[in-house]
Amino acid sequence: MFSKACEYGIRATLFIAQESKNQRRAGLKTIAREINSPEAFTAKILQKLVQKNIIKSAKGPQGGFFIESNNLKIVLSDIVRAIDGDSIITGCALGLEKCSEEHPCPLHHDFAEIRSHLKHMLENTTILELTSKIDSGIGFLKI
Amino acid sequence: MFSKACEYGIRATLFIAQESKNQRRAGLKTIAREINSPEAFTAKILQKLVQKNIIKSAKGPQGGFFIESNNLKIVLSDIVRAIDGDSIITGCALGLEKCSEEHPCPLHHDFAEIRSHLKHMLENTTILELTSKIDSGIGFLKI
DNA sequence: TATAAAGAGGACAATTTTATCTTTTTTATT
DNA sequence: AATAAAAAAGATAAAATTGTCCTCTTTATA
Repeated sequence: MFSKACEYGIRATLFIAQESKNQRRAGLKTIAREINSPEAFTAKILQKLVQKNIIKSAKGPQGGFFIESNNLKIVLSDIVRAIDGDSIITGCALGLEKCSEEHPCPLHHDFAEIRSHLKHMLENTTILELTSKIDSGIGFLKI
Repeated sequence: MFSKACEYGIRATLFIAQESKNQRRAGLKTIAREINSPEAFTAKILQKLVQKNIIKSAKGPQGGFFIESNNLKIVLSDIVRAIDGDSIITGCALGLEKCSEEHPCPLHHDFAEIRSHLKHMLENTTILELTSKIDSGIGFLKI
């Protein structure tokens, strides 16, 4: 479904959001440990999320990654789009380049439904919601 | 969503099914041309589908790939499972190894819905249905 | 102001996926 | 029986993804 990079990216963002809610910055080491991801690879992904303005970073001692409170309303699709692009939402299930309403693959209509369901979910699920699931113990970020 | 191999596999199977409905065998060259896929790679995929008893093959002159009429009721999930395994249906959206009802990732419940929708579709869409879309000109296999 | 702690960036390496090429096996047809 | 057409099988290659390592830059703090 999502690439590994995207999976790590979402998990990392959720962890960072959680810390940010408590006015803490999250360092790379901690993040990788807490979401159980490869450290150096995670660094690359976080770099990209910073470039795309999903998260912020601070260098130097006491630095780390964080999310400004007015950005906690970002939704899953923001992260997915930043890392995987939007092929998951717009791409043809059978890989046709020009699949459309006018020139559909045989799966087009069946898939349109599922994709629109997925799209709706990704665009309406905020990371804030998700972190509160973690807070209340009904959602985990590792293992 | 699906791997390239799976996309080609579904498209190839649909083309073969179409030909089989007309009592024709489909050769590799024709298949690759008609679904616009790389020939040698497609051969590997067809090989796997033969091994998994999704399609049949015949060697020698007049040989090719075909589907026996009692097998035209196979569904999309048969093909997907044969090529991609069932990670798309059972795997965790965030890549957690032990994501479950008891130990869910924060996306688990939102995704369960989408996955069950997808599963239902894949398990209830026969290739016969899909080929009839192609026959009636409301579904294409290339470009 | 020196130091050390952090992220940024670039180069490289491993793995997986996608793709090709060559040889072998099977089999219909002559 | 010989031939040629076709798939099967194995080896190899290219590309993409995943992952690591090393150096550079920034910055808080002693």
